[in-house]
Amino acid sequence: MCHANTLIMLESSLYPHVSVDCVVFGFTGERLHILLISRNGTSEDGCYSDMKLPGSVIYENEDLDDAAYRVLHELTGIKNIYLQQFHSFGSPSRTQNPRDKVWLENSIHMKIGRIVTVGYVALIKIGQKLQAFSDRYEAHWCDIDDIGTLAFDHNIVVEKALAYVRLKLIEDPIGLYELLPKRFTEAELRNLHEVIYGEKVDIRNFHKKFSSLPYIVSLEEKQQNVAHRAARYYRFDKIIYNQIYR
Amino acid sequence: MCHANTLIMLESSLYPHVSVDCVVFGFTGERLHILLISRNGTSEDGCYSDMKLPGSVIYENEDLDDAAYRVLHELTGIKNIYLQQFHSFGSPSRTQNPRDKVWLENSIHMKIGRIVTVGYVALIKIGQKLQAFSDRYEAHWCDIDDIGTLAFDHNIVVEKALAYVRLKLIEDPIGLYELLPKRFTEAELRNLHEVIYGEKVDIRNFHKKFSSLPYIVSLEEKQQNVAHRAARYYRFDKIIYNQIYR
DNA sequence: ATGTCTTATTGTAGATTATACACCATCGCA
DNA sequence: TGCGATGGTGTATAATCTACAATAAGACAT
Repeated sequence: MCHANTLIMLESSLYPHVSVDCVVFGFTGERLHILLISRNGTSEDGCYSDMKLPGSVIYENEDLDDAAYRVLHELTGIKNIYLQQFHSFGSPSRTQNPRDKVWLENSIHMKIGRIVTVGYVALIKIGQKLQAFSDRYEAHWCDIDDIGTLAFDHNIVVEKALAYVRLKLIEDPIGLYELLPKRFTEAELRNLHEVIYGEKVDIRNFHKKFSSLPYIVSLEEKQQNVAHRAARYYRFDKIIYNQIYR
Repeated sequence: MCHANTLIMLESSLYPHVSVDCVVFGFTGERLHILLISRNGTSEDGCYSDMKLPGSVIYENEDLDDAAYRVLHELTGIKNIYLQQFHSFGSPSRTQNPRDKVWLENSIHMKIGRIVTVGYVALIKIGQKLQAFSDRYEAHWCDIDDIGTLAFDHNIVVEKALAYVRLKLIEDPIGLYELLPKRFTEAELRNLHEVIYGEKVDIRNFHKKFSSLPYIVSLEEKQQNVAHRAARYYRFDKIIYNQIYR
């Protein structure tokens, strides 16, 4: 076999690998959450446990978008959501942390020099059952303000995703409604605006705009068992929305 | 050597290659232009000559941004501009056109299965001397409405770049001023708006906003040798702009 | 010199949208 | 029954957007 293995090693570190990473945002009605995979391993400094974005290398004959949907499904069980590509990350140093290098070699079974990753973002109603496919890949919803230091450059990826969402919602606010459950209160939507844009909005001015939107329809139901006046529920009407804006 | 070459071939088509492509927009005062490289080659159906975006595969240890600057400089001589990443393209079919496959093998000297490319966009004052580095890589400014069918999926890349520019200019119009020469008339800026957004703007309403911008300063000079009343020149004052918006 | 052609330059009125701001209602619970 | 917490609502002012047309300046042809 004459060094065939050595050759393969050389090759696989010479050419960049391409991966996709998914930043999936969810919303509880109060706080913004993000879907992370817990990662356990050992490195020079002993055992560790930390978090990473759901992501993986793409297949040989797979489109980037397809890879993102596949990976998200494989790692979390999530299907039927819109993923949007927002940025690619290719710094040679992004896979140079020793902990990350060891983890990559163990999980991809290959020596890897660098990985260019393509970032995808989704807004999703929180609370879908998350399917855990193995003990190593366990998906969790984490409060965005409490994610600590993630694997690779994933903190940067998350920041960039948030910036993209803010910009993108200017041209089409429909993404916001993906972040809410079927029925929601006005305050929940107001909270969502505040966590995404990072600033308080005026309650009465918000109400004025909210109540003028024809595609927000009011339901009969109200909150129950709350220690204050119960708020009315609303729903987002996609049909009316599409009639107006598509 | 026992099939070592075969192995290399397998490897290089197994792992995706990563390239960058640059969409560089320029503006004459009337029409939007884009920087393209002419490509000559032969394929099954004889000689051909067509155009492609300036782009190339990245080096082993090169950041994506660095690669974009390097490639643009190598192919066109352009330096010192802002390039912004806007989207990545990775469809397996994007490198399957026979003409493109042959061209790739000749220019990269390697059999390549697929290339994931990262798109960069820049707005640049037109008219900088373009440096031609070889007979095969000759850079030209082409009218955006007259670029025909480009190599690979580059027509799609250009479309996406334009959409990105439109969106991006909402949050920061400074990019627009990169597209204009040092001194420009109000009509030139108005034309630029019209070609970028693809619709007529009201002359007087535009003037009202234009003349209220503190960072647009009027010069004494006027147009010369025009067959009508000469228009006044203005310039963009970066210092005033930064004082207000940074 | 005069007229014609082409583009430059400028304002106003009305509609729409954004902002600032405070009080009463309702419900659970002690 | 009263307190604590959140829900729900209007008005006045400022700022911005929209629609719209007549005169000015220079080049050129006669």
